[in-house]
Amino acid sequence: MAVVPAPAEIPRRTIYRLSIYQRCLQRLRDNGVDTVSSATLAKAAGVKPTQLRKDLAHFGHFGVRGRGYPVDLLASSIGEALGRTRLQPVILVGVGNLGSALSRYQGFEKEGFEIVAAFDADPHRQLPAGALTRHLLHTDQLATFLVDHEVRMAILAVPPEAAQAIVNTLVASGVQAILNFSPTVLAVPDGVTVNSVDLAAELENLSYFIR
Amino acid sequence: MAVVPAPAEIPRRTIYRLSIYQRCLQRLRDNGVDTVSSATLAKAAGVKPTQLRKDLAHFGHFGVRGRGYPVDLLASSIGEALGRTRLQPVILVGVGNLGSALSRYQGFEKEGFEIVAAFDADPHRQLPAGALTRHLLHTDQLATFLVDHEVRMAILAVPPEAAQAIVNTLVASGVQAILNFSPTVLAVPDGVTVNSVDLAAELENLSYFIR
DNA sequence: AATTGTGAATTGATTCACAGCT
DNA sequence: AGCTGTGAATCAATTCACAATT
Repeated sequence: MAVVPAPAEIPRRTIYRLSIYQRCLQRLRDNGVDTVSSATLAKAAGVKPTQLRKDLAHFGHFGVRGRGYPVDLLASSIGEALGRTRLQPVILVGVGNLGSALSRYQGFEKEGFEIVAAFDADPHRQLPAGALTRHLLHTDQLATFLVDHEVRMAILAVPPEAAQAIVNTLVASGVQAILNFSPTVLAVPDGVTVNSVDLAAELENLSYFIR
Repeated sequence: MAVVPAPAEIPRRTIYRLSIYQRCLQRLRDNGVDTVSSATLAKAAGVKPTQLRKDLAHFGHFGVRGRGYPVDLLASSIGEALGRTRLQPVILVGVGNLGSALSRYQGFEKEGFEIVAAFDADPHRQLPAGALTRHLLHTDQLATFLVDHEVRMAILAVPPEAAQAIVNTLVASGVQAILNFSPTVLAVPDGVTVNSVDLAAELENLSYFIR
């Protein structure tokens, strides 16, 4: 019986926080800081120092006791853990109100994603000025495009009624991760991950906290 | 020693799911359904039936054993638990790329929120066609407006550098809940709730799951 | 002296299993 | 017979406390 090599199962919450640490580290690096303690970084990221250390412990030891973490090394190690070593191509489906804004959102590019094409069911739709991609195609072309370009990620900003059908096409064409802005529950097979951002639910949820 | 009256402390995760149940119930109601079992509603909401029942149990019993939940009653009870009994005024700060899209987002209105005004630091900024509010003011006027109109909620879509300063003004003027789209950690006093939606982090987080 | 890395303790959320209604 | 409501059990995440290291 062989020893299991290490499942490297990092909890989803941790993964999410890693992106946030990453951004803080970038800022530190820009400011010429080269070592940071868990206390300082945790404060910047809005978490407790122990949590930061536990999170990092999931995939290695990068700290120097008595000293702290080398900013550069830590940033690149997190990048690696997240699989963000190279530019990642993404498509955008749905160029309505929200989709148009997303097509121009600089934050994606800054974190290493490239929107390689946008799709819409309406052939009269146009990309807004300042969109980060030039390519606007009809949703009919989704499957062909995805297979040709080996895209693994999609951003979905279509009306809720249309969402599941699009998702089925995406999944059938090899997409493995979907960032979903339609307020619907999507069914996907194992091996495909969906992150849903439900804007109205976020606001509704907040309204509970005003007394 | 008196008995504690009941803290009615509903966990944040539950609150979030309530909004989702709410939407499913609305759809059921539109389809003329008047009773629904926890199994059916849970499926629609993408959770396990026990979880749905536990969630509801936090604030009352609405079900009829052997039968299910009356759709109408349940919807209005959840609405009440969330504090969504009347139209809730909200302001939008930041009318850039993302802010413009949010100013036209129909989903907020549909769930009972009204964007009563938008603010921007740039006096040349214009509201996009189709914006759900007519009022665009300079951020200088934030404090006065908030106090005059007793607004408790704000949507924040400004550049990260500007975010904390705006938040300080919002809090000082009585805002108790903030939906934040700036990729920054915001400091707020107790009694103020922040929900952050970090679009780039959502995408980055997803990229871990493509193998 | 300072700060990491981590087993143990705690807290919190989810799921199970079944008693209790209708 | 069917389905809710819930205490008990399980599972997961967070925090504590401290030994280990530079």
